[in-house]
Amino acid sequence: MTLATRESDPANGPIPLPSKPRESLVHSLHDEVLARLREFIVEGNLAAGARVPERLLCERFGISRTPLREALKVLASEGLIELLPNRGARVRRIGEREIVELFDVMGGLEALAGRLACERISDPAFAEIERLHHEMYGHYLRRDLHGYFACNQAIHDRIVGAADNAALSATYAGFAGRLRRVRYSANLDDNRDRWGEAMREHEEILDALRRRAGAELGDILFRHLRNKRKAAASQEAAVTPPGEVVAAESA
Amino acid sequence: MTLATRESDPANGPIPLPSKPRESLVHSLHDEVLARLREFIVEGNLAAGARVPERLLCERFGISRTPLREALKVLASEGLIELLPNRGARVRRIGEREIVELFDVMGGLEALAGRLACERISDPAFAEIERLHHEMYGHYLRRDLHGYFACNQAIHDRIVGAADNAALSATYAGFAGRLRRVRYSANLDDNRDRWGEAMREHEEILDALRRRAGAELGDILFRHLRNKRKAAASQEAAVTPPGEVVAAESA
DNA sequence: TCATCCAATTTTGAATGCAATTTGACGAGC
DNA sequence: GCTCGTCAAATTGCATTCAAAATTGGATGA
Repeated sequence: MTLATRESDPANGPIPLPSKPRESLVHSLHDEVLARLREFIVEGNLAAGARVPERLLCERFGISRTPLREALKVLASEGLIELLPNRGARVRRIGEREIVELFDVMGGLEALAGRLACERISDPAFAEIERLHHEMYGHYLRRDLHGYFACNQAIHDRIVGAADNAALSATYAGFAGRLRRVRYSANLDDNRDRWGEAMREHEEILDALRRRAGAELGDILFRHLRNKRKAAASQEAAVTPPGEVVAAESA
Repeated sequence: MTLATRESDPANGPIPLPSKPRESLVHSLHDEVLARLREFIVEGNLAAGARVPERLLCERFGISRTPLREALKVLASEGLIELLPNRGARVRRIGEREIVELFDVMGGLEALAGRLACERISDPAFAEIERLHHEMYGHYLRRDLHGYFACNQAIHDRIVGAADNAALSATYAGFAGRLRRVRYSANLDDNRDRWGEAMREHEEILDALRRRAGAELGDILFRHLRNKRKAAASQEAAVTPPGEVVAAESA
């Protein structure tokens, strides 16, 4: 307390830090910046392959380059951006090949989650998933895509949560974030066959989970993700002519 | 078109930029520090729960605090250390619970690798794994623990490699690194039953891989890791009295 | 007209500096 | 004797600064 405390100066103001709550429970400025920057990129505010303008983002976030660059290193380790030596950061371009890879890993993680969930899930937690399943079915019948997606994601999240494995949850969330960037417009509305198939797969999922058949559920979940990927890929192929690349990097 | 082509200059020297620089070979100081620091921690040079002394490491690596702190953020995101606001970095203490979690995730990743490997593995790659398997069997018969471990790890690495999925390989390597820190002395020499069981499981693994039975191989691999974890846990329990914790953090 | 070269500007990577917080210790008070 | 409050030293987090590399723009020459 003996140090000159500036908080008595009301007109301090060079860096107002408006929205940041003082000393929120545990997180520092770095985490704040990291989360915001990740959100910023995942949301698609930066084109794939585009340079990440340090100075601009510094001004936008009201910070200096040091914490921003720290966040960039972390995002690079997460695979969201890539750091070219002496050439700055770019938003990683995700190719077709990598999308397939990410889907497969997601499938493996969900398979694991399903297996673990069968070992640990409580009856109330299962009942909640069952409820979500029926709600989702209602959305399916009504062709309510938005509600369907919400329930669908909630179910998968509950399964991962029921696995009760922090390392799995964190890894799953990381891959989900990486995949969220790709706009795989799995527009089920244009693909009624796939929608019905997905719904049937979810029936199998619920059934296996009810029977606590771990290995079986894992297998179903992996194939479920595989089919989802294939549907997304065909959709993508239908929308995007082959070979078309949004060139944002000349070299 | 207007790109300045420097390749006409024969005596350019330091970085000729011949054609297209693949970013993988170019490493900055940051990556160097990151790799060295990770190695430093994984190798166990810092006690679990101990503070990570910034200034000391700066002198040790001959760098300033900025790149070191960047590396610390990345290692924290990898789960090797934890960052307490205003209280610095500590080596993460891995509890019994987390070891179980990590083993399960490893099991899930290996199961995925096995499944994918069945889809993609070439005959020569399988033959190589088969060769390693027989070599490992020889080590088993001779009770050569070191050789056995080497072959064992080589086999698992080959399976992951055969999956041909960069995202999977990177994630697998990350978890392997986190687990390498824990000295689960699965000393098979004191646990002949487990050793024989592991050998039989590897027979099953090879058999399923030969038949390209993906789902089955995934199941075997997951259970293989589960059994390995259980053996390690019982071993740990036999060595460490229950409740004993190497307290390195007073708080 | 076009490609090549060179200097100025911008941008990146790392070091240093500074305020704020924590840590540890000493002494006053109960 | 023990607890609590105050203070100095060390540490942390972030901003600023500095050197080096890349990019840009114009000048030069074929």
